[in-house]
Amino acid sequence: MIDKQSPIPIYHQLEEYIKQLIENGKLKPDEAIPSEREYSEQYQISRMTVRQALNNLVNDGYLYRQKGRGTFVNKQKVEQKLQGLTSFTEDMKERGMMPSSRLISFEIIPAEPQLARKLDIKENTPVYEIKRVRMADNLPMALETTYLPANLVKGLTEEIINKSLYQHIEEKLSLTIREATQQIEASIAKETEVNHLQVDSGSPVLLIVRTSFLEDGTPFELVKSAYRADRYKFVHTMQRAAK
Amino acid sequence: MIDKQSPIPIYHQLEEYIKQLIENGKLKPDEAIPSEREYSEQYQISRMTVRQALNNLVNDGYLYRQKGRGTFVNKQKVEQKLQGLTSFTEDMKERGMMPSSRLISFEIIPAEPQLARKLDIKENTPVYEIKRVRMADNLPMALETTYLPANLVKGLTEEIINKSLYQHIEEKLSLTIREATQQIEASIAKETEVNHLQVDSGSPVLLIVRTSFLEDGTPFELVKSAYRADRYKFVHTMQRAAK
DNA sequence: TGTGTTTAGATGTCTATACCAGTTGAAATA
DNA sequence: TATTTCAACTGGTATAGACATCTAAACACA
Repeated sequence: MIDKQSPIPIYHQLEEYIKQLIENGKLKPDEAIPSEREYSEQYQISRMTVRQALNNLVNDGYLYRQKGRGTFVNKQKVEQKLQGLTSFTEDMKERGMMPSSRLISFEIIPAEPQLARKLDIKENTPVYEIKRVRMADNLPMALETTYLPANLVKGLTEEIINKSLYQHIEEKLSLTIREATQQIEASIAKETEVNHLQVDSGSPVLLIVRTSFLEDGTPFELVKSAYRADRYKFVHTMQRAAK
Repeated sequence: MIDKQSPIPIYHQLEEYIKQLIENGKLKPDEAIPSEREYSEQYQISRMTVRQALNNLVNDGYLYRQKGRGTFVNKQKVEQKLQGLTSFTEDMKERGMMPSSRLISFEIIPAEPQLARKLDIKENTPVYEIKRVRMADNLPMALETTYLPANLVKGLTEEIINKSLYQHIEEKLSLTIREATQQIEASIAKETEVNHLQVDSGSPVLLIVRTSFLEDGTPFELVKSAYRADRYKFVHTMQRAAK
């Protein structure tokens, strides 16, 4: 279980070991794990090393401590950090619905000043503009416009868009999106939205503007969406850094 | 600077001291701070104690380390990670506005089934219900209702609420909120919202429902807010987990 | 000039020990 | 029987020292 000769730090080995037990369900929520001194004796490692492993797991939200009582397994899972960073497709699948799209327009346009600023490119640099109605279980859910700098994503075709834009980006172009900023606001559906989303005029919509960045911080895409408020709730989980 | 006789742990004193230097701008981004051994010798404390302080600051995002080189000050991003997890007060200050509140009602009520489920308590368990109009620069911004299990937060008074509920919770009751889930949706202002927020009927509002959890995963509070869509944008940054 | 090599100093890992401060349950006491 | 006391746990804080690993600059050599 613990290999002292391994180049992998002992605390990290213990960390992974306990993490596995939790993820396998062998350690259940609110169950106490062995005490620091027990780990220390069982594996013949110092208590401070055990503490280093446990501290990391506490920071990651796997465990919580209670002075005088012990260390316990936490309930929630750590995942879901990318909620909202995923594509519409993944988002809908997650919600158990069948996603689909209807392409409204697809063209290359010169970037307007505001767009150029957000994508950190020069004015009038060519960008792809993709307008789609996004549907879930064949019901209109959102009206979405995506802007991609043409130099970053060459040779985009209607076919690729209809298949899976994200898959193309990640697998074929091997680009990884690392970070995204979202702005969320409420509004009343405008005329195009009323038409494409098939809602009454005066209906509320949730506007989401997302800017994604690559590993090196380059802005990669800007997506503006208008969601039908009666069908869509945006959910996300945040963790506070440990004190 | 460091008082060994103080009941406050040394590592925590050092932590606060360095944090201050960063927030005052006396330590600038990407600047190296003194080495662990320097701190250790200067204040006559052990290196491990220094490391405990620095590790906490690294976890909180104030510092970053480079093996073989040193420990450096991070760019001020810490706030952003808790965006949406912070209180209305902090949120507005962050946006450069002056927050204030007007208490509408404050009472203890028995938890209804739905609320009881969300706070993971039994039906009819007493909970505090606090209704407030939240203002920024003296303009109504949101209508907010907070529910707190009475057994977790004993002895709440109007005075405490008007001063700083969060400060009371964190400092006096020494409870730490570790995680929160938010649901965000768009809607049209209802009558009470129209009245309290001073908007026209038919105006869009952003509804945010937040559930906060303590370190051990216990649900701690439920906050329902209706924000004026014309004044409030919800912004958040997400990072994708490394693959 | 350019390329290895040494070296000082940084963080990273780990040990062994000590005492403090909550928690709990069993033993001693009223 | 009911209560109090206390010992044996728990995690929290702190020390001192050892060796590993990495970085960057100084140095030596071809």
